Amino acid sequence: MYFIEVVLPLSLSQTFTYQVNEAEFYFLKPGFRVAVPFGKNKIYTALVLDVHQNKPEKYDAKEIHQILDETPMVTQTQINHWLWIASYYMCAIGDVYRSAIPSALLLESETVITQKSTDFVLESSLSDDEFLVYQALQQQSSLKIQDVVGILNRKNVLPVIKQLMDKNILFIEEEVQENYKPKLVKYIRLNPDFNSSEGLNQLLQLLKNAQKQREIVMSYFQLMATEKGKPIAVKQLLEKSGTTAVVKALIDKNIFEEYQIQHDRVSFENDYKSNELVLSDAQNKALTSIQHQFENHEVTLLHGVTSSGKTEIYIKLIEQFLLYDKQILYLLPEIALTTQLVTRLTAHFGNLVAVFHSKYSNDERVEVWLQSLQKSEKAQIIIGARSALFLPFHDLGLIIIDEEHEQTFKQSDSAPRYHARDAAIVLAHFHKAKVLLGSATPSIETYYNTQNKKYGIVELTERFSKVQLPDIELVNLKDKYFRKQMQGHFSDVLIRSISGALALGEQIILFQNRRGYAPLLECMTCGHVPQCSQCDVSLTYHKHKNQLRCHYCGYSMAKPTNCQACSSVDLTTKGFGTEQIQQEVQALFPSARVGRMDQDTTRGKFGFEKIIDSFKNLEFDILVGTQMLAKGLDFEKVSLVGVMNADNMLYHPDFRAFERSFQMLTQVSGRAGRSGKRGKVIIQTYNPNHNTLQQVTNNDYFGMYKEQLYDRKIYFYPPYYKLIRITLKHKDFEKLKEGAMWLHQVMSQHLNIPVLGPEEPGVNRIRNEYLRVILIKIPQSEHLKMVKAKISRMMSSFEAVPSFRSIKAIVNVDFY
DNA sequence: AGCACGCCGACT
DNA sequence: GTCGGCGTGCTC
Repeated sequence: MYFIEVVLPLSLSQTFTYQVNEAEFYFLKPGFRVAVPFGKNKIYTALVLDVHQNKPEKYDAKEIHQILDETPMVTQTQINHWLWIASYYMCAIGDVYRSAIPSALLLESETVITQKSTDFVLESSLSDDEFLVYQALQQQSSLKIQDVVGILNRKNVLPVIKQLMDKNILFIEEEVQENYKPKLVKYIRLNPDFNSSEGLNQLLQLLKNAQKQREIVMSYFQLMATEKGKPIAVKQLLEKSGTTAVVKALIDKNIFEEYQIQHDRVSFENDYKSNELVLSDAQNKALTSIQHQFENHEVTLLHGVTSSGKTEIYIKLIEQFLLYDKQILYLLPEIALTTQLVTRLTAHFGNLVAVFHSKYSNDERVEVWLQSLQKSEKAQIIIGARSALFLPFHDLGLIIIDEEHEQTFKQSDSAPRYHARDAAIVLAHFHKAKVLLGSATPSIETYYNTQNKKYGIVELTERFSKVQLPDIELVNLKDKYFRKQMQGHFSDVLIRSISGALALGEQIILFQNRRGYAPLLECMTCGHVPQCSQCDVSLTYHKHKNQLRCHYCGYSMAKPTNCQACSSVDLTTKGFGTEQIQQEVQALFPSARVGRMDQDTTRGKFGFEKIIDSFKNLEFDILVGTQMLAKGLDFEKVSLVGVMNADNMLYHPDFRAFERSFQMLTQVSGRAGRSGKRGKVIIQTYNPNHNTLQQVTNNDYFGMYKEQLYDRKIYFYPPYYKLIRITLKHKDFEKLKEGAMWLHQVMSQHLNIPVLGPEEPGVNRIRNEYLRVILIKIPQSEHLKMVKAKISRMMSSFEAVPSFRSIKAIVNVDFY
């Protein structure tokens, strides 16, 4: 008896056992994909984790459907890493598998309905619905379930199909199809018969009366000459002359032969000139220190001020790892940043660079996967967002994590809720690879690890080409309003600086961390504020679309003309967002070209790039935007950055609010002043004496770090405590409350550590579901694995209580 | 995740 | 009386 242990691409924690025959047993290894029947009539793509001979006791194992690979599609290291993620982040291994592997490699079956070759069907014995399906089958040989849904115009069609099967009229089968299709490009070559000079004469004779065909043949010869014997694509030929029809005629006449070559969907045909990159003294020193740190640290932090030229250092480091034939992974926090980086890296490394992220099409992702698996040199350097972490690496030597502090590295919305930085460090450990973290504003946790010598650290305090750090000025809004020196949301200082910059033809960035026109609409008569009907939030006013919108569930409605509560027409807005700033600045500077960058304007595949590019190409003078602006973008001509209001981030209810504010303000400020001239930053605030703002102004990272670390210690936060957040959701408020109380009580009794809550979060209802939050704080002295095991057990007993079973529970480890 | 089973409301 | 809603449980 031979068995395999597999994981399914479903949110299930268990593995499943299937039976295989002897030949399959000796052929299969961990990492193979197999199609297996699961449940009533579905076929899934499972992944082999183990091959064994232990017969399951409680059930009969099903047999597999078929083996899908000739060699493993997933490496053992990947499997180990995925298992670590599942256990550390407390999610199902199925969740990890499903999100790690490109979906095009996950075949799923589809039910196909076919008519049985019965000689005679008594049509009068059929119901109306049955007859419709029967009739449709006379027209086409097979139907999909979805087709039947269309024919009968109702959702549940299975009973009808079942009836027809019972009446012996049709049968169903499961069809599995390969999703990934290699890209084939049509090429053309001359029939070898005509290759001799004699043949050539013959050819010209043949085409004496075919003007168009002769033209194409001539173009073909021209191409042959310019391409120096490289294959000629049909497309290439058509660009020069002719139409598909004429080419086809030549193929039919056996003058041309058509053939196909498999192409890579993604290739960077940059003519790269491997020009020697010259580092500044400071950069060179940093590079040497990094290498030195790597001698006795697996992880090293490169703490370099904004625009200190970290990328050049990364490139030099990559060069050195390439010498040893090592693979390099370069993680970025934001997909939109890849375009910029790819251009820079391909300029140096040419075709050794591959890109991988979730905006890539399914087929493109499969190609990068296969290239990495097959150790193709095209995947020697991989740039990607956090999901690139799951690729099949071999000889991984270095992982670079740029903008290490960015919270986008943490996946929060769906399982696996992993932090790419932390998971990358574990991956590097599996590969015995080195990790370089880069940031101008490292996260407190990372910096703490450098201070306790767990990580190495290299400081780079000098900006590239010795440009000074920007001059940061705090403007007291309270004072400015009191003195009536405000126009809208702009202080006189900011207005003067904008005029000055505009006069010099320089660019300006205005930062406001809130999109829309105003966060709420209020009735001046009764104080009513329109709320989302599904969520516990007020609706944001978007002026250009004249809409009220919910930023949590996406619900939108036309802006009412009078109050829904008292019918008064006296409505006013409270607070302000990017849209309003854009409008105000446009009114203040009518001749300036103003652009806006936020979630509303960057939708679509290249929305972000488009805005960035047009700003870079000086198509705008002023760019108004949200925190997207803070993410490592280089603009040459920006000399002024204005922060409209620093207070709303500062007072965010989150233990990281001050750290985040410092990071965001420092990063945004860093956009100012690049080419030779010192930049200027103006931060408008009601709290100019706030410690964090002072630290930003004085570029005092260490001061911020020390202050925050102290707070973290006395209030039990990371890095001293590990946090696990459990969010409970249910549409019944009372049931949720009861369940949350129960779980909290059990947890605080059985875990001898702080368990906070159950608390109503700031927004306590989203999409008609109420929310409660329990927070577990695990001190360093506790054994993390044991605590997690206990939590898992308690979660199971929670789900075992019948009345709580419908409460959804989301466990988020290191949710920050 | 799907899919079946099973128990209650609005229709032929 | 049935159709069909979704709560619940299971899948090797």
